[in-house]
Amino acid sequence: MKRGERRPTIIDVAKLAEVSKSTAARALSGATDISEDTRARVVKAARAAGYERNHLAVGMRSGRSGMLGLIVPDIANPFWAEAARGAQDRAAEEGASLIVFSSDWDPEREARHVRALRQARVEGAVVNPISDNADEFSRFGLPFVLIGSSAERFPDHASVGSDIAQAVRLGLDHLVSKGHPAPALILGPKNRLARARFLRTVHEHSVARDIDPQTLLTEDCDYSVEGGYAAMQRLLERQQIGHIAVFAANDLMALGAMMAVRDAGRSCPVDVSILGFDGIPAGAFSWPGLTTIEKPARELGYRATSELIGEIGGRAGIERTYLPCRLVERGSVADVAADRRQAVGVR
Amino acid sequence: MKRGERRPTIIDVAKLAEVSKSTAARALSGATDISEDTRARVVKAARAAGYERNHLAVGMRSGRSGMLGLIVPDIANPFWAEAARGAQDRAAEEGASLIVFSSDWDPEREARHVRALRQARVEGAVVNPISDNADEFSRFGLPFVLIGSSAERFPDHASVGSDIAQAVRLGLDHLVSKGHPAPALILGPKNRLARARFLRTVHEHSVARDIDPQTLLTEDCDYSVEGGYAAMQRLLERQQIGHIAVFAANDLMALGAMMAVRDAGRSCPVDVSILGFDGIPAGAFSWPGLTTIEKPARELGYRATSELIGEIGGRAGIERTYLPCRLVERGSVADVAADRRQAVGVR
DNA sequence: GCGGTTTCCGGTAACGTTCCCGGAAGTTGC
DNA sequence: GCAACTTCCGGGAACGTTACCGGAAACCGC
Repeated sequence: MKRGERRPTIIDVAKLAEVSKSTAARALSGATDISEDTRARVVKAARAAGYERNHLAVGMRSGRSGMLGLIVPDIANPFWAEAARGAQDRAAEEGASLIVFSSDWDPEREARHVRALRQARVEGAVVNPISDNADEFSRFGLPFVLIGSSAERFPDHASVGSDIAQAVRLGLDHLVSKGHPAPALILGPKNRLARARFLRTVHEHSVARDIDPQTLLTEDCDYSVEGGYAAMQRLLERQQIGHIAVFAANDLMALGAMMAVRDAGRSCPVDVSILGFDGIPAGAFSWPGLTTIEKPARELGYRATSELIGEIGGRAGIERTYLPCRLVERGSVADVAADRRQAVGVR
Repeated sequence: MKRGERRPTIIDVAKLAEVSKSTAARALSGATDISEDTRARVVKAARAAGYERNHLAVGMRSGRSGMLGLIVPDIANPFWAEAARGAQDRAAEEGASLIVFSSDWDPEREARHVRALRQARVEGAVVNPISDNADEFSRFGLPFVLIGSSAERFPDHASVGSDIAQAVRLGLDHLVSKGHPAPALILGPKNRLARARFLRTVHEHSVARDIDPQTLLTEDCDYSVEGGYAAMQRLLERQQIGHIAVFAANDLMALGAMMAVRDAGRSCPVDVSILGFDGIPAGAFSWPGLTTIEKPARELGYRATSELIGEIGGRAGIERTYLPCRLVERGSVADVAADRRQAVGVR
């Protein structure tokens, strides 16, 4: 078919097959009320005409557009790209198309994208919400599923996130097993909910092991490499002797911390152990490789979309899912316990 | 608006504003043929009713769906995620929605996605084509722009790629200026077009500097970290003395090579200099940081979408754009020239 | 005050599809 | 051989919007 030529409609197909358009529609949509040879004739005619069903018209008539929406902070961010991939895979299974937007952590852009999705008549959306007020979303008027760590702000909606509590426990257990019972913490910004949950879980875990949470060193920063770098500098300042173990709340800060250690003339993992959180690909290429807790980003996107499809299909009741994370050992955490065992002659 | 409630149409707005639906449509679509106070009344009514234009209906009637398509090999790949972001930004400027698909380097999946885009009645698409035969695309029936390095296969279509020749020159000039006039090359698979162009440009540049291209060591591999690792092992085997300079055809292979050097007990950049090609984020976190040629991924997506929008708008004539790349110096290339200058007492 | 122009608005027909309804055959049961 | 039922198909309406056309005012110049 050339550019600009009129695309064949179901009426063209009907004429070619010498049936009415109702019959043609029945044949093409897999309905039952039709004889086998008529269907074959229509299908053949459709192929001959190069017919392709117009989804806009289908959407208008049936109210089902066959499109889903996805709003993430930044599609160029590896974590969200991976989540988008999961969402895409699930949508493709359903034969749906996915419209993707990046909000850039800007509530105003987010609102624009929500409006665009509504106007495009998507059947639902997976969203990592930026806006603090649920207003824009409660007025969403169509099913949506939250993805990521902001589910608390919208208590009456389905959500899929990673199990932060389990992840923190996993990390602390690993640190303890390597001989670091009381790691320093590099945390995210004070106003983020994820920070509070992270800190709370660390505290709970410490108490369970008879460690006073108040003795843990903490540094706040802003989830960036530069932030982690500065935080680590401050930590090195505060504790100048002995091995330091650090649990960073994301991988970028962990990598920044690693650079700070190196620039200070110290060594990771000899002088400083670093444990990250996220599982971004870059962690595999640092030296030493970054030991980290990996969030199942793709699975997150996949499951959130599954949940969304279920809701669109009319399944009642909202579900809150928290997926488990995985420890990836690479080399940035020293086994001080082993050294100690060797030193005292234990085995 | 609650879930399940009927969405207000332009007719509801018209009733509320006590005008005909034609008038309401005129008021809302910014046409001229309407008085100012009528328009104001309609706009107010629309806001009161919570009206949002149904893009499906608009698309049906006007033939313009307001949607664009994007097909990349893998949205989870950082390079393509970045390109997707550029495309998204340009689309958003136009008020268009972007449907994103991943082809997974699979022609059959690609064909399915193309069909889905056609059925969704996108107005055009940006595609990094996998399929070798132009068939599926020549039958595309709507404007599309190629993105990436496969433009040669479709000589009569608009395309936006990076300027490989300029990039290779940039890299070689850098290596030469640091005292590496004849680097070893780690290349991609033999059947890829990009490989041939890369090699050809290196040869031209060498000849221009009186170097016999045949003397350059080359290793083939498959664009992966593991491939780069193995290729570097072979290079270390082949040349056991002196400083080795390596120009890898992508960053993943370069990072693999760096790991091989370390595992062999040698040092980058002391014993081996490595120059990458792509500019992926992970290169910033390796140790040493990877010096590389950065492709303008986001700009690629942005420009390709611009070109597409132009074509949709009816601009005649196809354009082939090659964007320049940028050298990012980090620390994986040693300045042997400086050492030599010092050694002979020059300054 | 009258023809001509401008301004503004309403009615109607499309766009391509699906759904509902009714009717024409063919089939079955007795 | 007739009623009841099944199978299959066509006609028409509807989804929400915009484009086109025609007409009613209002305005202008003389």
